[in-house]
Amino acid sequence: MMAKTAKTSRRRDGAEDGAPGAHEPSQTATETSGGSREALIRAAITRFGEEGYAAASIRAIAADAGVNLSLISYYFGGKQGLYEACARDIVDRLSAIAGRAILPFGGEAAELPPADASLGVLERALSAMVDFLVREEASQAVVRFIMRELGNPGLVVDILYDDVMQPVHAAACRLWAAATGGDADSEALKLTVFSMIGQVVYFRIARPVVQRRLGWKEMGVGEVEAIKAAIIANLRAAAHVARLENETANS
Amino acid sequence: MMAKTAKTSRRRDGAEDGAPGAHEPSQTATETSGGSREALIRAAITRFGEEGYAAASIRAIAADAGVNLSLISYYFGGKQGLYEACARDIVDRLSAIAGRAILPFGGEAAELPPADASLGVLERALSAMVDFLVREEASQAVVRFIMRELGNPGLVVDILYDDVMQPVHAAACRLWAAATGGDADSEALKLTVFSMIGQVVYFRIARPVVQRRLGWKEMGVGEVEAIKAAIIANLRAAAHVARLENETANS
DNA sequence: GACGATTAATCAATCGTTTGATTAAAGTGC
DNA sequence: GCACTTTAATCAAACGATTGATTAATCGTC
Repeated sequence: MMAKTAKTSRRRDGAEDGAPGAHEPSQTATETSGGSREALIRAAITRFGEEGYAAASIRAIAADAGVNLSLISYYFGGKQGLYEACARDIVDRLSAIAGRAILPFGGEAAELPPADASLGVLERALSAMVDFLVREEASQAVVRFIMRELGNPGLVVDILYDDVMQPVHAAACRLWAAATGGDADSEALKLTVFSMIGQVVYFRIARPVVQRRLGWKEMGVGEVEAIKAAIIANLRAAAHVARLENETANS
Repeated sequence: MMAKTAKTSRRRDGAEDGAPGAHEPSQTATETSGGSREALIRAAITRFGEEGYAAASIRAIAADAGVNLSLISYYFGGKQGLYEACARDIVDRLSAIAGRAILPFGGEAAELPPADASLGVLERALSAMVDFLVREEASQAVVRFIMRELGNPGLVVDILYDDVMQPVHAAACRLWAAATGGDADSEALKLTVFSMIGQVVYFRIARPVVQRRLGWKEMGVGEVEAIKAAIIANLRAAAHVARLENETANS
């Protein structure tokens, strides 16, 4: 999917690039209209996330949104444009979440907290990630949307990386360095931080497997807390060992 | 996808269930034929894995396999049947790999090695997982095939769980328990083992992100070794802490 | 009445499936 | 051993359904 863009490139108006041929109605206030644009994006994220790009039909999306089929071409120039609008919407929302979750504490300009407090910030960040990824049912479509994109590297992954993943991971590395006395730019430290994030992501992907293995009929508060406990225990163990190693190395 | 089976169920021969309407030619030796069946499955795993069920067209699969379109209906009863045959093939292969990789050491009937040796077995198993998932290019389609299935729980996930995931995870839990002195059936231990596996899986999923963040142009031997080192360090740290906790608790 | 928003109707292309014919090999009766 | 039937394997062609896209007309509002 997303292989070729504008296969025939026949447009009725000489629109410039960006959103080719898409009528962008009153970019300031979409209050006037019935919100068809937003309804389409919301329905499309769900459909694209659950079924994938090819399997999701624009007829089903339009039906879910309660609008006419042609409005997809009208607002987004076609299925491809709608998909890209969904990606932009997701990136914006995730970027906003990250901007107020971890960047204030470990961001580029942020003043790093003392060692023990840094570990606390990381623990709370991981905990919030588990809540969002594993618990919240609404995140499922978004997560699967992103997961699929990661498999097809392209413009969406580029933006997602630059606006969300890179800043968040860099902030987590700085916090980890502050907590363990390591070098935030070292390869080993970056990989360790990736490992910690990876544990959380895995519990979303393999959720059905985990539930079956643990005999969990649902993923309620208690179950999510158990997952958090396991992940945070690993975080503390790894940080503890890393701190010991850095102390002996610096003496 | 995979919603309804045999929507109309009109068949020319009164075939029983299982592979509905599919002619299973001489189950003993397919040597006689040109191997069209196997070629189709091989091509289909790649297409289904890379593009997903809906996006992969049976015309493209048949072209890749170098056989006629109709042979899909002939051998598998249709696209759905071909997909299920792919799933069965993947499960069989993975089951065979697991059967000789970890089950001999931590399986139900296996005699568990002593504590320190158990940790070594786990380390080698994780290392092998990284080699297969992260390094080997051929595993990409298989991994994505499974990942997609996990999102659509169904018969395939059931078989995959019973034949591969459950036995492997249970064996890893027994080895972990032997290494740390914990209870192999406890909820916390199971989650910890899942976390360790999750790290490996994540490095496959987020591979493009990891490569970009680390500035890696390729995923060669050196890069994979760095990933292994990070994961095994986490394994040892978690095991070390767990062992300490179990020792103090049993005194 | 001008214009943005929305609609029904229609288009060509592609989808998975089915059909009928063809080939080659394996039986089968005499 | 030869003529005939049967069966498995393969193919090209076509079918109906669905897809994304487009057109022209209609609605609603300022």
